[in-house]
Amino acid sequence: MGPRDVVGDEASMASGRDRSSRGSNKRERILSAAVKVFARSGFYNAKISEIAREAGVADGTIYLYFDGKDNLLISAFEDRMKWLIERLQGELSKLSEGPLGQLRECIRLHLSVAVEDPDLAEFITVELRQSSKFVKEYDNPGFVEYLGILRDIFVDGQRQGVFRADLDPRLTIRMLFGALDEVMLILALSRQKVSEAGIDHQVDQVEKLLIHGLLAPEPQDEQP
Amino acid sequence: MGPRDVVGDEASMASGRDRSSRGSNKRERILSAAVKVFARSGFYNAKISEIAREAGVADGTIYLYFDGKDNLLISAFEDRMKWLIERLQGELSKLSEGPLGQLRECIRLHLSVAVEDPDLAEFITVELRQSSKFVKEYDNPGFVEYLGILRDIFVDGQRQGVFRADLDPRLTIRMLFGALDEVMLILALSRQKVSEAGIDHQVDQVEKLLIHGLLAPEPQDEQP
DNA sequence: TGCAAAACTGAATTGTCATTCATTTCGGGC
DNA sequence: GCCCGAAATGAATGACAATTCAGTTTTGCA
Repeated sequence: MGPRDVVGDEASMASGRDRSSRGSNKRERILSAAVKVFARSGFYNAKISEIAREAGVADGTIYLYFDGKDNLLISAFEDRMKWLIERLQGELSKLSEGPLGQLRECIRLHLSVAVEDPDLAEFITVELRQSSKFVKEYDNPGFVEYLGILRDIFVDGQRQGVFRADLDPRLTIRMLFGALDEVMLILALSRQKVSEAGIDHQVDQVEKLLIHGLLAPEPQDEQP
Repeated sequence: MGPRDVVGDEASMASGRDRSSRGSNKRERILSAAVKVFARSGFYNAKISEIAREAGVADGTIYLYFDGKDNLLISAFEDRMKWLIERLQGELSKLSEGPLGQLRECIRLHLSVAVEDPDLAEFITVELRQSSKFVKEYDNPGFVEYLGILRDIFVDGQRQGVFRADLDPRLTIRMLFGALDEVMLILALSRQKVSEAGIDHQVDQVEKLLIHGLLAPEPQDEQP
């Protein structure tokens, strides 16, 4: 085990603040630092030396684990998306409800990231749009997979007649994601301690809008 | 020739200095070039010299009109938002319909930007998220005003009982914007010639989702 | 304990632009 | 035609930060 040996066995030194660098959890330490610094400064203003300091390693060490700044960004993004996807799938699997309940769970999980880990939320939200790195030249498998999960739930719901059949799944999912992403950004930026109650409110609002729509429920007859 | 119609053939005058453009439209030429280049490369990868070439001026000239690269970005953004807001208000003013119709118009206009001027759409969408420049340190008056217009329409609709009263205007508008923004990005990036028919479809889909929600209409009685 | 290899370090190197400013060109008043 | 201030130019400057690598420390092993 060592630098560049790919695939670390994280989890060993869980959360202990071990001063010695021996734990060989360096890769993960660097990734964490990168998420934090990229979130704070944005990709282009983030300095490798700052990430190094945050991770408690020398500048050069980062290059033993990653190919360069670009590669570090992509690695961090993919790593975190992988974690998010696994968590989402875990939650979904212990859910007996239909598509509607699953969609609700997606909304809840997505937003809860903003509260549990604002750095991560901000990182995902902001870096995803850095066109040159993400939207254009780079495929973004993690992001595509995440959208795929949402898409499958929606299509499933359409088959079961729960969701409107006249909505294009691709477009619908992007709108859904766009709305979620925006709310997540707001939550993450206003780093007030949003309690669980607080987030319940946001989840509720998102559900109301996306599932039931903007229109007021008709009460039989019209009102002026 | 309005700002919107720029068809720069100035690229061809590399050696022969054409001063016939004395008309002092340099400022606008630079802004157009900036939008184009920022959209193509993103703020940090855009080179001043590239913007200068695109505008048909020397590098130094840009500094006669703008305070620096940052200021150029902000000027371009504000200028275009101003244009967008004026156009939106113009369209809304010649509309006799209520809040629902107004909201529809907002959706239509927002998305049509992606078709009419993909550079502008991409510029707005991508640069808006460049955290350090926009989301954090800079107030972004144009963007705030744009959201304000949407908000007013929504609140108005709530008062009239057209829109759900249990939705928080601020959050709702952000979700609406997030969804629109995402669709605009998709349209702008896939620069296929999306005909007017094409965009009608997208507008229709956005309306269906945001106004009526995801749920399939109850079998009993409901109208489209 | 001693030794070779692996891991790590951080100062020096290097390339990249944003910005400046000495020089040139312009336009119009005489 | 000639002159002057304003406008424009673009090569030179300088700052900055990613990356490298020669030297140092640690590790694993006999």
